Amino acid sequence: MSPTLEPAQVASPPESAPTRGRGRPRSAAAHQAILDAAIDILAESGIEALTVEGIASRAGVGKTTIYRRWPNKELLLVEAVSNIVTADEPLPDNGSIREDLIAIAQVIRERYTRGPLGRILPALLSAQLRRPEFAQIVREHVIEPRRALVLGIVQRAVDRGELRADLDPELVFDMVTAPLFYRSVVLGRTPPEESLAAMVDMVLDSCRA
Amino acid sequence: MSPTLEPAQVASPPESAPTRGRGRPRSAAAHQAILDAAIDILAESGIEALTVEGIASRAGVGKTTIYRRWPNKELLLVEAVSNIVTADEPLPDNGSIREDLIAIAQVIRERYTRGPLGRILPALLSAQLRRPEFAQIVREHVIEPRRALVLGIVQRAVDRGELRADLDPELVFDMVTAPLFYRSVVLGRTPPEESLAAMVDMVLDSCRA
DNA sequence: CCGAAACGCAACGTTATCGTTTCGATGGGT
DNA sequence: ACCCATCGAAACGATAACGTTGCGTTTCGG
Repeated sequence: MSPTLEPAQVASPPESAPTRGRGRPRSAAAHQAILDAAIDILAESGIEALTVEGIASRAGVGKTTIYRRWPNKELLLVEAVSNIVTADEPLPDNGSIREDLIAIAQVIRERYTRGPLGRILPALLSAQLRRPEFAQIVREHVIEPRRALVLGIVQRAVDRGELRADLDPELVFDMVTAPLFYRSVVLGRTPPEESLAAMVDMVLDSCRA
Repeated sequence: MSPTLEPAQVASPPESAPTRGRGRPRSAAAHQAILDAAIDILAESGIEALTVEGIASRAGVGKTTIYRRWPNKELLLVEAVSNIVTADEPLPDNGSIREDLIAIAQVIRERYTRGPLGRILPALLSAQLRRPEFAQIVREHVIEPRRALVLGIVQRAVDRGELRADLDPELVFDMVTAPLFYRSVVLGRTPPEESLAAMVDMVLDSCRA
């Protein structure tokens, strides 16, 4: 069922023949408006309220335009989420592990409390038990980038002799990021500036060379 | 609409007149089976799959029996969740802050990974942004009991002179419980025994007198 | 033992969402 | 200038869940 006539490729970006279109090209603005509307509804009203008709209405788009691009709601959501969480941060380098970790903590705090990420994360976590594609998105776009950042600056601090060489980088990563997640997403509070330094200091106290 | 005729009290337990019934009493077994079925479905298939008909079917109960007790799905879920997360733990007392914190960490780890709590928590977090009643359940039944435990043993350790008197108990609480939540629920892994001690030790390193 | 209330079951009408289809209009390619 | 695919809008049938009602049965209390 659902013959998907001929085109309806899986994803959106032109796959093999980007210049082969002869008629009216698909509107990139509509594409982005659809993804944005999906994220907005998910963040504001939860996954129960996320309907195709609601997305179309909010994006100022016909349902046809959505179904021409994605075969179902789930794949649309996968692309919408992937689209929002891809924001690569540069590796901070202040010459001190303490300053670097605080900088990263500020970035993470910002991402959880400013944009929609903090509000949609619980829904993604709840879905990832049953949907491997969502688990991969969370891993690939949320966890891994931060892990790379923290592990990078920890390694640099070890090389400088600032930190013990035998400490567990994974443990440092979890101890720095978990309380941020907990306070921002679980408790729904924005951790104040000073608390970031306090958390970092507590972790560092047992890591110094 | 939905006049709620006369009874249909808000909650389930007999409120004012427990002995006023004249006909057949409501089945306590059915009541519990309904709550259990709701939790099971929520943990296994997510909040999207949580339907009244599904709950009735799984509980071996007619829909009528459900609607006679709760006016709608949300209030049923509120009671089901409150029902599952009420398990008071005794305050551990091993004479050492380290042993006590590890004991608490083991209890928390158990609750997240053994029962359904870890699987339904993301759904509750997602809902608590829009439903104050769920926010209160999470606060009252999940966060507060653990906070009381940790704050209690920290205070005792301070009194013993084992820990610095000027440390922030809230920070200790967050630093101990957040990584457990993160690894169990977010990453979906069961933290191994040794990692609990490592996490506790990292926190304690900056707290000792 | 009699009656009242709760029980499981099945069917009901209502509403909402899905995914599809049709329609006339639009606008970028060639 | 002419295509022609895409556009937004609207309606479609199908499916599913909601919440209600009636029915015959079961189970207690008085």
